[in-house]
Amino acid sequence: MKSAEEDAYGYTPNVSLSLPLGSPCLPSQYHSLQTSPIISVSVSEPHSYDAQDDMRAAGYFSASTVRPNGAPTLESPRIEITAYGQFPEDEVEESSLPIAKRVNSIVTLTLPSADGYRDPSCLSPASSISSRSCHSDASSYESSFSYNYDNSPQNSPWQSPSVSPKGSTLTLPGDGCTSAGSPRHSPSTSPRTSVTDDTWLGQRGSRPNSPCGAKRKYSYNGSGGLQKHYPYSPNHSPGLSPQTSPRLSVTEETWLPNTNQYTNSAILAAINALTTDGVVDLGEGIPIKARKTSQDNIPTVNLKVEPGGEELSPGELCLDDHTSNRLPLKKEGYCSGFLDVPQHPYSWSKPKQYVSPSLPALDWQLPSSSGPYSLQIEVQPKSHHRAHYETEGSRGAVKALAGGHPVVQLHGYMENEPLTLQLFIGTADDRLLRPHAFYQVHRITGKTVSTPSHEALHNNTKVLEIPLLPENNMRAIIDCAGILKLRNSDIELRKGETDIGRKNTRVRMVFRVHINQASGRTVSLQASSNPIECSQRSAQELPLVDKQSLETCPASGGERMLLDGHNFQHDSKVVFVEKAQDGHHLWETEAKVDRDASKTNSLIVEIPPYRNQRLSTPVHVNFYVCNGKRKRSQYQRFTYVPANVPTIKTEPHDDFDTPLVCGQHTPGLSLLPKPYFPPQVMTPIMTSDPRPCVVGGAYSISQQRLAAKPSPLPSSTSPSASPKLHDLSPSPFSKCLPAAPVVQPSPISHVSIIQETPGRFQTPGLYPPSSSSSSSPTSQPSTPTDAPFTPTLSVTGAQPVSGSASPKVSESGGDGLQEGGSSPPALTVSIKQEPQELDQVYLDDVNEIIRNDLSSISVHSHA
DNA sequence: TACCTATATCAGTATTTCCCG
DNA sequence: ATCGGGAAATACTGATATAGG
Repeated sequence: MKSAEEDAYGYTPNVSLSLPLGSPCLPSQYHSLQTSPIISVSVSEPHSYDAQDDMRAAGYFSASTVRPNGAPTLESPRIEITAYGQFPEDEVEESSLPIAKRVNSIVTLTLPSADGYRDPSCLSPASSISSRSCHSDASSYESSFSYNYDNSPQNSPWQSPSVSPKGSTLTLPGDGCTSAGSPRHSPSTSPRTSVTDDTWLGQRGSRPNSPCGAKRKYSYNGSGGLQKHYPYSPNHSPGLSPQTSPRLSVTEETWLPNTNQYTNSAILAAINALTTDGVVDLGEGIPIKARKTSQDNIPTVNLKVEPGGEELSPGELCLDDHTSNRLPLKKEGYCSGFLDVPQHPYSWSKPKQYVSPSLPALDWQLPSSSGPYSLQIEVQPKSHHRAHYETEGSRGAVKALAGGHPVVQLHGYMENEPLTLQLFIGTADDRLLRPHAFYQVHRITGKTVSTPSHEALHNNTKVLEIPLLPENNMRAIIDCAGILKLRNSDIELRKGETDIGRKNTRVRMVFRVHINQASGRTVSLQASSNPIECSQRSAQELPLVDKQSLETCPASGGERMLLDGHNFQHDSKVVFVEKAQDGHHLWETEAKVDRDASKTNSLIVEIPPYRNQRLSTPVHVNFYVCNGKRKRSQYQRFTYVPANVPTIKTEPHDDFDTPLVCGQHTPGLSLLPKPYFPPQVMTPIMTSDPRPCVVGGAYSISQQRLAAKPSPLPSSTSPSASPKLHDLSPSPFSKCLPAAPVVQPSPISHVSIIQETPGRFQTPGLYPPSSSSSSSPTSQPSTPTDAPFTPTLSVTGAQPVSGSASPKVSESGGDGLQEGGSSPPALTVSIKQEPQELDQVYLDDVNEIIRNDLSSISVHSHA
């Protein structure tokens, strides 16, 4: 094994190995082999392997890389598996593989360009069609490699109309999963996890009978596996050029083979899996039980061709026809869940869109306004909308509170060119807004729908595209968007997925528009709705706070705060709590509620006095509305300030909350947002690295911000400094948008730092989820920040990769936190210290990248 | 016997699927 | 057929009990 690894790492072209009986590594047709097949694995390694990676990382994929027919390019590394054995014909399920090929016994696992391998969908054999194809990690960390399609949702050459869903039938991610994933299973030690299973998993549509296994145990990326795979970290790739992707900070996500970044290392890991025993079963992310049971059912989703041409991200083109052909036809459904776009009843003449080849990834934080433009949600959606499962019928479109539907309007746009409004379902937790892993937008059609829409896949996140027409005053009624719930098990089983679905039931509707300007730049705006509770139960029982009229109050308390929300009851209680770093309650008190003035959707609360009346610095606490045992609202944040401090939000101390509190962009809100910041969740925010964004000098602003940042600990009792959480920060990719020479002054000019909360990026093996993020099963459920999404930076399209500041830039204050957090941090940009678990080589690489990044920060604009 | 760890059990919840109007 | 509401079935969590070293 070892030698195999080494060989692989050294790009040894060929690896031969024997597989035990019933090798799980082969497609279904091999599933029942009774004799030990010999699998010859040959890796065709492109010469410029690293260069390729670099290019990918930099988002420089060119159209030339695209294989219109989905066929792999010659550059694609390949794994050829030659099995010597019989193929029980009855096992060859509906394989469309040409007979010749089956007889050949040669399985050519064409490793797609890194994108294909990175494509999460290729990594989530356990995912249902929708789940995987719905992979919402359309994030920068992911896109650090898969930048291109990430950012070019509509104009990317990847998404040529020629690449229709139908056309991609043979090149679905699911297929990719199959082929790519197959080798990951140790043939010798995981007899039960046959490739067939994996294959099927990727195609199945029904839940695993019992996804328990590793589920929620966060063992998918088990430490064992981690260590084992470190050697394959891309970071070790000599050719990895830091400059090519400033955002390509090396994080677990980046270099763990279990993650979405299928680079050469992933390929090697796959080979390794073939040659290694089950200890490092790369398929470990999939509970055996789940794998076994996943064969059942199949999604009934069919691929349909969207008139306008469906868009597929490169990741979805990850497989060659051969591979897909070998797979059972049913796998089609694997991704079809997202390709299932009914014939559009409307004539979808897609408005001429931004021409930028690089649009911001879906997890990038964008402002709602820039210059004259302002994207506003005129009518907010209801705070509750029961999402439907794939197994259910649609539950209709998201409604507005007062009836009707949400309305979005772009202000300040005077051109005659129609634009496209994008809509996707984003998260509503405390972390940066990003596509929600467990929910997808669902296109509603029917006679009740007046707004035409068009579904597209952007890096596996469903995006609804709605025309914004000048004749409609650039206003759109969103009556065509429902919300689809994906099974937690499907999503959680995905490689690289660190979020959990349990109690993670809040979402936001995220709207985006990209405005091309004469200068060639593209202005991207984003507005996100108030949080929407999508579960059934919660919607009916749990109190929900939408807004709070006060965010701060002197320690003496006594002020009255108006809470707007839902499910308030006559006996609802409002409890203020303060927790210590370890989560212990330091203080808890019930606030007085003005019962008479309270209604089911509003509560008048008298702020209770803080336990310590002599505050010297603001203290962040939380409060929640409680309707009884287990019926609590999410934590809301509240800050007690020294008596002489005005009860307004003070910038410096709120730095920790920057990601979501830095601005109020939801029009029409008279009340302050009500961010949820349970202690456990606040911490990662506070301790995560602020990533300066290079947007019109944002970096310098960031610096200033850093410099201005006071002690991260508002008070010694702040619940936010959790050493345990701090080491989560090796992650972040800078999700900044590319720099542009000219950036329209954003209303939130001060918001330039993107603070990434690491939970999503963390590696369970390294950072126990229990202490890491809101995703933690032990942490407050999802703890969404209800604050309407606050764009964090102004965007002007450009080459996304180039300008980002180093994601690894950290303020030493973070470390200070880690060490106790009481002393004011040295406000300098420093190389973040990584956990000891990381090997030195890795750290060296990271540091090198950081240095390069810092020195190469510049402003870019695309032609 | 005290302590620690692993495992089993159970009540309470959350999720997912089904049914029905 | 689509929407929505309700609820049963199932899965999961966390606390506690028990057994074994």
